[in-house]
Amino acid sequence: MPFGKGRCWRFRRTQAREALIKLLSRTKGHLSAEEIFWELKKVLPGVGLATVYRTLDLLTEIGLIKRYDFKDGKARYEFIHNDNAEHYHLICKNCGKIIDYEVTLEEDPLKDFKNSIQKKFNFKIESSDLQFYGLCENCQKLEK
Amino acid sequence: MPFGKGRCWRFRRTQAREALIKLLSRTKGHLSAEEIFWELKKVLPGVGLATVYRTLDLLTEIGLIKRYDFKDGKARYEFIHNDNAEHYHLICKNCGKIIDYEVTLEEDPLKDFKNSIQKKFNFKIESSDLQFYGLCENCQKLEK
DNA sequence: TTATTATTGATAATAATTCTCATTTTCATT
DNA sequence: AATGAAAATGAGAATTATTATCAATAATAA
Ligand SMILES: [Mn+2]
Ligand SMILES: [Mn+2]
Ligand SMILES: [Zn+2]
Ligand SMILES: [Zn+2]
Repeated sequence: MPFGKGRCWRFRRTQAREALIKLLSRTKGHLSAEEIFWELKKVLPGVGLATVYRTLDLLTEIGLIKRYDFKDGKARYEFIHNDNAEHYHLICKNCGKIIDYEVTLEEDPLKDFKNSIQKKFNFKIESSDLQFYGLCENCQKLEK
Repeated sequence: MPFGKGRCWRFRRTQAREALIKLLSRTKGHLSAEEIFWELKKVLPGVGLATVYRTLDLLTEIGLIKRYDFKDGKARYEFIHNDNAEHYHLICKNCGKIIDYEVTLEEDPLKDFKNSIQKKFNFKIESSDLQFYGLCENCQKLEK
């Protein structure tokens, strides 16, 4: 599924790349490079951390995955399952829980805002990055 | 202005803190910790980098300044001049130019979106973080 | 199969940030 | 103004995520 059969990429189809794509495409959640490294080792024991970083860069560049910064000091990665959607995050400052919120491009709540910006500043938006920080349902209760 | 006269803080009024607040409150732009360090040295030659980091953390916590991540590997800081506004950024991927876009809370384009999230996920938003990446006016021309 | 060359793993290097600790400042109290 | 307790500081070491280096290996086209 990730890359089918036969030649279809401008890059070599290596074990590390295939295993990493498979891993991330099946992962729910937002893993760091090192977490991915240890998971990958289970199926490809000889893999090196540098290769993980390199592959993550590559997959990010070609748009198969996305890199996020949730302000915990390390980058986190997520497979892009739906190319036609925007993907936002709610991050609980208390317990670290991350809630995904995905919407189709058509019903993107930021659509109008983005359009107005493109006009107002003559700025061509290529990607946007939105996180909400706060308290999840559970942690709100514990606050009392 | 930063802190008036007399006791008004739960922290000590030190030279470093006063100088750093003054510096940031007069700075247009988004300086990194090290840039702030060198600027600060001009007026307080003995200051240490660790103190700059510590003070930036403190001022961020108490809400006098805000820390941003523009994906260039270092945190950047900005004085909060208007407490009643949202402050967004457009970042040019080509030349690095950063455009500020500030709106009052009332006319915040994300207001409805935020409200819907608070309801839908029962998530209490404390802060939000939105950046747009793309091409500024100039760099769009150069692309051709 | 072979030649070419991209990719890899190990490890050293980098760089932003944090930590440690002895010394200095601040500030409430004399 | 002098004192003392605690907070804050500066210097530099330590930490940690990420990059760079380079000889060895694996993927591809011929
Ligand atoms: Mn997600
Ligand atoms: Mn700004
Ligand atoms: Zn929570
Ligand atoms: Zn530009």
